[in-house]
Amino acid sequence: MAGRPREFEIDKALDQAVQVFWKRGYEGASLSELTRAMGISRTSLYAAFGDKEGLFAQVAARYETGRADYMTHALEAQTAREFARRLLQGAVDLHSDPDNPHGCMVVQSALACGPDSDSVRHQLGMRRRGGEETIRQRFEQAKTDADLPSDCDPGALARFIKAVIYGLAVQSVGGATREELQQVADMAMRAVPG
Amino acid sequence: MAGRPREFEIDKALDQAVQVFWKRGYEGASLSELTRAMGISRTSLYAAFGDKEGLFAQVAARYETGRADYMTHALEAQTAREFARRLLQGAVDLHSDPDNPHGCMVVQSALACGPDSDSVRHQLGMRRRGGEETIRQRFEQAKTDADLPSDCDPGALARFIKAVIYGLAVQSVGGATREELQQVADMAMRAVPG
DNA sequence: CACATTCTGTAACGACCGGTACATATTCGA
DNA sequence: TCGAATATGTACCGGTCGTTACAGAATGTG
Repeated sequence: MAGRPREFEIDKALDQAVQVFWKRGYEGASLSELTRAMGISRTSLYAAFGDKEGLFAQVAARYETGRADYMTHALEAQTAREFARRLLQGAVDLHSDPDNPHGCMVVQSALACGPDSDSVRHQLGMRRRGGEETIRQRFEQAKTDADLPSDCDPGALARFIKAVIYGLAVQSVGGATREELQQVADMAMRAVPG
Repeated sequence: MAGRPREFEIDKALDQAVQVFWKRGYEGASLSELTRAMGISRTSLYAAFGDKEGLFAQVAARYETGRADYMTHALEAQTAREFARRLLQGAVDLHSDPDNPHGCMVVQSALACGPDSDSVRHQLGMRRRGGEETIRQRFEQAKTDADLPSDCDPGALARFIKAVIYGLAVQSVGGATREELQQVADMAMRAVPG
């Protein structure tokens, strides 16, 4: 049983929603701004995505597998050091692309604001931990391959990389230039063994 | 000409307001939660502090010179490396103190949310640049003192330290333990010459 | 005492928030 | 062709936001 066909494309609408959540964070993105950017009515949004939280879940998934996916390319690196370099460079490139809003959508949404968005923060916390674990495992493997020294703590190194990436996001929001972000990434690489 | 005396202490009220803005960020902190925490009525708040933005300006000043002042102690260090270590350690301690909310009040408020808080973001941007400049000048001096190698870029090093501090704040909000934050700070020190 | 001045509490303002009834339009299967 | 099913547009819900009129209470000065 099929009814009236949808008059917009889900993925195009999600892409527009990504831009809004990226700029505003979860709570800062209002339904009015979202519907305006997506080109659909409130009712269509709720019919297609459930509610604001459901929409954000799909937006977050698209964000991570789309513009903000620097993990895939990094995992193809041969060495741990090159892996780390690609992660940091990916963050620098992400925040330097003039087509993207400043900052990181996940960071913006996880930090702000009220107690309504506890579930969203929790949801993003899961994604964050997953990302850190992927990085840690890559460094763990490098250790068994003797690609990293035996006294190196893969978990600490992974968290350090992530911390720098978060720092890049914050500085990007503050208006840092590409050169400044690049300097931070280069400095961070001095702490990576190899 | 003096009228009816104020029935609360400005500084005590500001301290309570710091806690709320720290937890919620600028936009996430509602007047209702602020007045409840400060123990005063809406009218008294507006009479004493102007409006929400004026209150936040005074709160931000008190935040930087109060709990979040790790700069003063750091500047007393003898070497550039010890200076950097104290900055990072100050951030770790700040985010590990169980009396403080998680994260950094400035970061929380600068990232969120809507277009209403552009002026607050701008105000915080000024403070942030000021802090980075103080760090850079200390490293610059260390360079002339031959305390840092001549090929070291003080601005890049300052921005790197700040980036890591921002990263610590983000990870603190995400629920990182003191040990995890300490590991990040220790890793970052490997990138500091000396 | 009266008066200006300042602070306090009550109660409300318009604007926006996320979310939703409701009727209408458009498709498919029977 | 007729209903079941899905999408759409209008118009609205209760709630919260930051902000403010307004009147009363407490001070100093004359």
